[in-house]
Amino acid sequence: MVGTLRGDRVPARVRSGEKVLPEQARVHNRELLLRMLYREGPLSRADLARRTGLTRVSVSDVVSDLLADDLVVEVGTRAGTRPGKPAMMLEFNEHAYQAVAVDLSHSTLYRGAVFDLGGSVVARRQVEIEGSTGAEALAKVVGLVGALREQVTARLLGIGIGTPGIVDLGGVVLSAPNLGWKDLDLQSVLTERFVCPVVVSNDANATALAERSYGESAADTLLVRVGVGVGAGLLLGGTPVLGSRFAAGEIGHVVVDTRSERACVCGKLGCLETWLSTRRIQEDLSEARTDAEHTRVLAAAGEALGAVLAPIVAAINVSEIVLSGPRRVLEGPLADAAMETIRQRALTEVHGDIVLRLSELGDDIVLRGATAMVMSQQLGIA
Amino acid sequence: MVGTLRGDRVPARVRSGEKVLPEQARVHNRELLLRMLYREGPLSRADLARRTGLTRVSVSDVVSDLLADDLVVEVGTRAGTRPGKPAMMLEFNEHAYQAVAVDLSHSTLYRGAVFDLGGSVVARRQVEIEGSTGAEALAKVVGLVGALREQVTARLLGIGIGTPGIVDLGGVVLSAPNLGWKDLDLQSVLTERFVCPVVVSNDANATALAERSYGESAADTLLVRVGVGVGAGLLLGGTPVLGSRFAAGEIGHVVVDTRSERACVCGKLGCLETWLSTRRIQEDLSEARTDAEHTRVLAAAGEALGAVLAPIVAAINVSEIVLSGPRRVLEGPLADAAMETIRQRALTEVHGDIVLRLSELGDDIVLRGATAMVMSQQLGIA
DNA sequence: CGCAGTTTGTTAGCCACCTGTACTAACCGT
DNA sequence: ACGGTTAGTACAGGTGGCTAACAAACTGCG
Repeated sequence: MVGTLRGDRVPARVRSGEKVLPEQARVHNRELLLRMLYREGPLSRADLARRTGLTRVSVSDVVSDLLADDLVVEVGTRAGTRPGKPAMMLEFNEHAYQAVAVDLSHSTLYRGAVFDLGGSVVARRQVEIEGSTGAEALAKVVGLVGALREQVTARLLGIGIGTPGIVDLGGVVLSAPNLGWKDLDLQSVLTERFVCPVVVSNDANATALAERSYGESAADTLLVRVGVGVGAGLLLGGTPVLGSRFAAGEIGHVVVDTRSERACVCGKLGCLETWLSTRRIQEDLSEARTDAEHTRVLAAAGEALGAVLAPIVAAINVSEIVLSGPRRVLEGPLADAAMETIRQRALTEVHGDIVLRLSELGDDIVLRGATAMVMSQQLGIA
Repeated sequence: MVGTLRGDRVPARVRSGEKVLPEQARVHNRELLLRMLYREGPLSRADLARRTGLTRVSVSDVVSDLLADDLVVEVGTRAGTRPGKPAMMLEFNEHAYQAVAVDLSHSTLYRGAVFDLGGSVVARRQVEIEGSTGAEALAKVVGLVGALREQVTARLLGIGIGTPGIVDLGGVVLSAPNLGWKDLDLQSVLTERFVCPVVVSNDANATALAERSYGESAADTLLVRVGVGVGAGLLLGGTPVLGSRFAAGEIGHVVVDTRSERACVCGKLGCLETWLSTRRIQEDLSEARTDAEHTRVLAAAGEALGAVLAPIVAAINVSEIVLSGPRRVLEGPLADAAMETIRQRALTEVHGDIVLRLSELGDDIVLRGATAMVMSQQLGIA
């Protein structure tokens, strides 16, 4: 059972450089109302009209569509007592649709889950990678999605995949060395196999979107994901920045210190990843004898990160930096050193208060991001 | 005579988070057609219909509006011979409107000009700064705009100001140390005085827009402006990035080398500007005795620039970097060293071919950018 | 020359979408 | 009971784009 959302009658969103029809105004307004209900809790039609500037008539019309699609439910009249006809409150319906989310960013297993639209987990599945790459890896991913597909207990909104590597707008994985993929049209493969909307995106971008949707993150946010490698996801005005070659956020192999002798897998010396990948940090920590040495290792990693982030923060003037990854490693000396380095290297008076914090979303962050991607694409809820 | 563009009947463009009316579809389509005519030369109504996907009927309707506004003119039937009724060619009318542009980024004078919409200079005026700041500087700017206003020989599309410092979306100069301005609502001052649309923007952003409009620059471009200080203008998808505190592009005071002892006016050591401002470069060059030393000074400046740009290039994956400033200084060793440093410090295989080039637009680049800003805001031509 | 084929641009009728006005429904306080 | 207030819904009207159909003006061919 695939969710149809009033059939395929809903027109696509506007892409820049293309014509706009009045129909697309409707799509926009529909998304506007739905987003408002999603984020700002129960509201009446009249509330929506006041907030959007649309007339109550128009709101009623759009809402009747949303009710027909089960995306919104009436939850009784407003509590409390005040003059006038009691308002019928509307609520975003978290249960009518579900999304399948998959996270390919781990080193030993592919994780997946079915989420409802409120972000609750309906089911989980995972599969061991066991060193498989290329077609074998693809088969495992398809198998995982299939297994999750069977656990869906409502209409299926879509499938979201967060993968390491470089992914274009059409869901083609241009390059993912860890998975052994190159120019793999993952979106088409899954769309054809499961006949439903599929969104494929870089894991860091998915993570950034998760922070925006489920966390407290600002519209302009830089998210740094520390794991096997280091990747960043950048949101400007709430929208992911992909870059001209879809490689935005690939900061792991920026050289921090040309005088460094730390060798990187990419062949250069002194890349950010030589300080900041979990593996290298573990190695460095295992050599640390004292607490002071321990702290120094983490601070050095933080300094390296700060050195890379400072010019970025200055150039795009983001107000918030979020770190995602193993909390034990990132928390404390590493985050502190990163922030301190950014302060020392960028002009904070000009760029305003910069907040650097750790993500609170835990291990499911990429899965949540993948869900957010599906919701963003299908419902305009970002 | 202020151009009215069908009176004030034209609705504002869509801001995110707001309702959309069918009227705005019209605005969008109107801008789409105008942009196409502006950039891709003479086209017939049927050509426009084919390219946009709109029907010939709709195109005719919109075009009749554009003709009424004098923004488009019919320039006779298509040359050459082919079957069917000869097409009436339409051309963007460069002469019906003019824009006033002002450049406040120089150290000794304020420059201004009147441009027609084809980018030709109708008149020039300038005023010596003579050390004036604050209210005095503002008076000079108002005087300059007034003098230019009198030179306008067609309908006035608007006034564009490119200024150093930090400018918010509403044209308030939040901070411009060189001019002695703080929280100055320059847009309101000029709108009230001259009763026409006014756009105020950072000079580097204006420059980036000029490169995009008049130069050959890509939709994702990082423009670096070297002058009294160093500032950058960033375009993503053709749209300027302002940042959460409107301070995007303020990279002059990013610390390049913490071990440096080069003192900066900002109080820190080793800022990019200590290598790359024109003043510091001149000082360093005057101490250089041999050609080799000369080259080394320029290369050091280029390396400093490259070190700052590398993380930025990696993070947002821009394909093009444009340098604007004194050609004698930037060309050759400096640009070469910058590019080489970026290559060494960022993973070019992943980020694709990065082009670094010098701007070809000369001294008028900020003025042209200011004109482009006005055209972008009033006509949707970016 | 005449006629078919092609392309352009316009006219006429239709549907989608939002608006303004006016209405009913349902509550409050006096 | 009655005015005042708020919520939601009919109904007519305007705008914007679409399809269908047509007139105008050209080429090419018999």
